Amino acid sequence: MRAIAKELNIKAASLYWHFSGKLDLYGAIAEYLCSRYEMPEESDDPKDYLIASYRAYRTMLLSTRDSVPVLENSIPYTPRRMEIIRAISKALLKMGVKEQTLTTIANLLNNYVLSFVADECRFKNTPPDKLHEIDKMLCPQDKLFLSIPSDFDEQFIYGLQVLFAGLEALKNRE
Amino acid sequence: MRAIAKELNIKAASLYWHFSGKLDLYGAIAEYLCSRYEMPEESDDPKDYLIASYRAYRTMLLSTRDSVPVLENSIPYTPRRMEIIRAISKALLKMGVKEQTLTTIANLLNNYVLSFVADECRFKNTPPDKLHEIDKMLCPQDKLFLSIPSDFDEQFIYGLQVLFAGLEALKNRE
DNA sequence: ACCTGAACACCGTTCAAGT
DNA sequence: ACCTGAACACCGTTCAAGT
Repeated sequence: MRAIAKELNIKAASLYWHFSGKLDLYGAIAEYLCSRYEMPEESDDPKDYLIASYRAYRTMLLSTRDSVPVLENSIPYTPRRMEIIRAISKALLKMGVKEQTLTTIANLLNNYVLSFVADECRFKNTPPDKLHEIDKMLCPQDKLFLSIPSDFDEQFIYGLQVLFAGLEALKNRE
Repeated sequence: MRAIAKELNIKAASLYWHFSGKLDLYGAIAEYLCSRYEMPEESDDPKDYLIASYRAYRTMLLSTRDSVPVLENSIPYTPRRMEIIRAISKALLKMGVKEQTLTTIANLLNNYVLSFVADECRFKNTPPDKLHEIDKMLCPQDKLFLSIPSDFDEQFIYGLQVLFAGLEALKNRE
């Protein structure tokens, strides 16, 4: 609060006239971030639409420091965020996701992106000498299990493909 | 730190003789929690083994308050946690997961469980009157998109099934 | 309507000093 | 070897008082 206030050339106490508290401010920041992120154009294939959406979501998250905790700790019932939730939900239903599992699946996908970006940022913010130190510590066998992704874009898309392949497989199973 | 010290009838400053800092303490707690969680017995079917593992993981997480942030913010290079990572990784390889995507997939699954339990705890800790207030605020259409899971166990398993169906589908695709 | 200074109750952490 | 008191530099938040 003090840091944000400083940036605005006011005092932290003044922020409490505009926002009820830190989480309320988070909510406003999250809404702003979501208003800047471009939804892809409607597509006949809901899967293509969703994959494009989640790619844009990740790009938005990567564009702003600490966006993940802000999104994670804010309440999503703001206009722009609800718009996104509706668009995603409709596409999921169109893909064959059942109503009873809609929230679970939407949360799963949302959490995938947030967790992926959180891990990505954590890695990118780890100093190289620290990484080297860890590398020295691990035995050869374990290095395979804890290797660092070389291409985050590629790995992100691969994870998405796994998730959508799962949704399609369960749809066809009945 | 002060709260933990109080529980031990010492002062917070004393903890710094035993641990280098808060995250170091988190690491020790995480290792302890993981040592209490029983790995399922080896199975011929790696998928059964993995599903049993992640169910036990969730049970462990639910058994202790704030376990999710402790696991999320600690470094996993401790003996018991490495044991678990090795067992999970081996089962994933046996399932047909490729070496290049192993870390991505293992992280995806780990993040799924952590995020699911985090959401579950958030909901369970939301007072009923607050939930009712939100319910009143939403329009009927949106309620479908933001419904609360009635059975967390069932939804957790469903999410796992989606993930494993995706892994199997991508394996068969080549 | 909007901002401030001063305070409150909290953090994690350090360190000289104790035993 | 293990613990402590006192301090440091931080938090988010409140509120009477200013303009």
